[in-house]
Amino acid sequence: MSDFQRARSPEQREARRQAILGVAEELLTEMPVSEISLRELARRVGLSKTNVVRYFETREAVFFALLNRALGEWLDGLELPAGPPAGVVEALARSVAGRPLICDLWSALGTELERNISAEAVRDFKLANGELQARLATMLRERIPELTEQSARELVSYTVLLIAGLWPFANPSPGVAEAVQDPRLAGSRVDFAERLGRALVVAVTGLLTLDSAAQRR
Amino acid sequence: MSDFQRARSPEQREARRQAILGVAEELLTEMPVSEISLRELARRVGLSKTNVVRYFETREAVFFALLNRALGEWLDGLELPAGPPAGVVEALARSVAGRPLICDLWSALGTELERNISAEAVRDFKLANGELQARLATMLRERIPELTEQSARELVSYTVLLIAGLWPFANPSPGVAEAVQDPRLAGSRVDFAERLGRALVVAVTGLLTLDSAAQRR
DNA sequence: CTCCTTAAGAGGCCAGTGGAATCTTGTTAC
DNA sequence: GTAACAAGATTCCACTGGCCTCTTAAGGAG
Repeated sequence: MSDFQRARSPEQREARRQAILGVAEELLTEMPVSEISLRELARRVGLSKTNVVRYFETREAVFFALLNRALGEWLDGLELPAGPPAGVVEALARSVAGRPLICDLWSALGTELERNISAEAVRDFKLANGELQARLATMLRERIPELTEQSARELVSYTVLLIAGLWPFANPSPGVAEAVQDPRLAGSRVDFAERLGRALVVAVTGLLTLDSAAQRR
Repeated sequence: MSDFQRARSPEQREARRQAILGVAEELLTEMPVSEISLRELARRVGLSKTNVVRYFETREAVFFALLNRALGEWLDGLELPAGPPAGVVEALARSVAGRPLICDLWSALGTELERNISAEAVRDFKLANGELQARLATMLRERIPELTEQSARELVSYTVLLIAGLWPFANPSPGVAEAVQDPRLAGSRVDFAERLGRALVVAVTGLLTLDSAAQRR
């Protein structure tokens, strides 16, 4: 643990918060978010449950904070290649697929996380998230100038939706993974990066086609 | 309840199963699947928990069975209009949006339901589900003959993915709904049928564009 | 250096969960 | 009428998130 027993100063409190987020991140590499209990999280941090809740109002709030942190870091390091639109969005898909933490948390957002949390916390998260999505839309328009601003935002929202829909099936629970071994279910086995890339190519193609059709009219 | 106290014959057992599914369906109109506990379900059926588990191996298995039943019924009654591809997929979106049960369960599939269930049950479900998706793909090709078989299947899978990704945000928990009242979050308020329809138009446009480009080559 | 305040920490408790094990008793076949 | 069987209820278990209560480390005042 740390060199202090009790966090009194704001810096020490922030250190505790970051320690909790760090452990949560570690646990997420071992199990899906739904299986991480407050008890286990607290045990690994070396605190009691009560004190984890002191720093984050609920279990869910921990994962919200973690997602925002991870998203920011990802976008900071994201570099999209120049080239045809398909190549750009495929690179985007590969990049986000390399961040399982983001995919896992994003797919759990609507169904698991956005319960049991105060309206204020949701508002803060969504505002920050909206800004991050806007950043991504801007980056996409730099590489795909034909995209209208509206279409770029739409493309970002499809990216999020597709991650949320696709990720759980690409990372099935053990029982499901066993079932999918059945040869008749070969089509259910999913390569996440590839499928996401393909879907985004379809989306960007559709958006560009619709945009240019609207322009001709 | 029924006119018998104990279900002895296969017919009576089937009647119990259907009664359980019926109550589950009723409960789903009142609350999301994540909030329906085995206790409450059993109480409303008029059985003890143990006996619900007798008929469905786990809580999750109830919802699996319900989804398959609802999907079959929906497809039986589904009529897609003739006309341009956009109109066809928009009709599809409106139709499925009119079945909140399907949307709710489909969006819970990967994250909540496909845990805690035997490999056999998953296999059965996925096989039946695959057939239902194939049926839908066939119906789409009848109305959009330009679609290749492969693209029709892809379009169906996008439909499922988009439902799963979009539905939770269109049906937020009370706390989230309150947060989204904030004027800065106006973009987060989602009209499900409309957004799904738009996304499917983008998808089908993209698929058709890519198909015809491949054909020209 | 001592004392006093304060809030970070721990522990126990509570109502809830899914479901296995065990016990009771309708129902039916003989 | 009775015995066997399985449909039902009861009880219990390990677990969850998190609130309430109590202890005590830490730091400032004198």
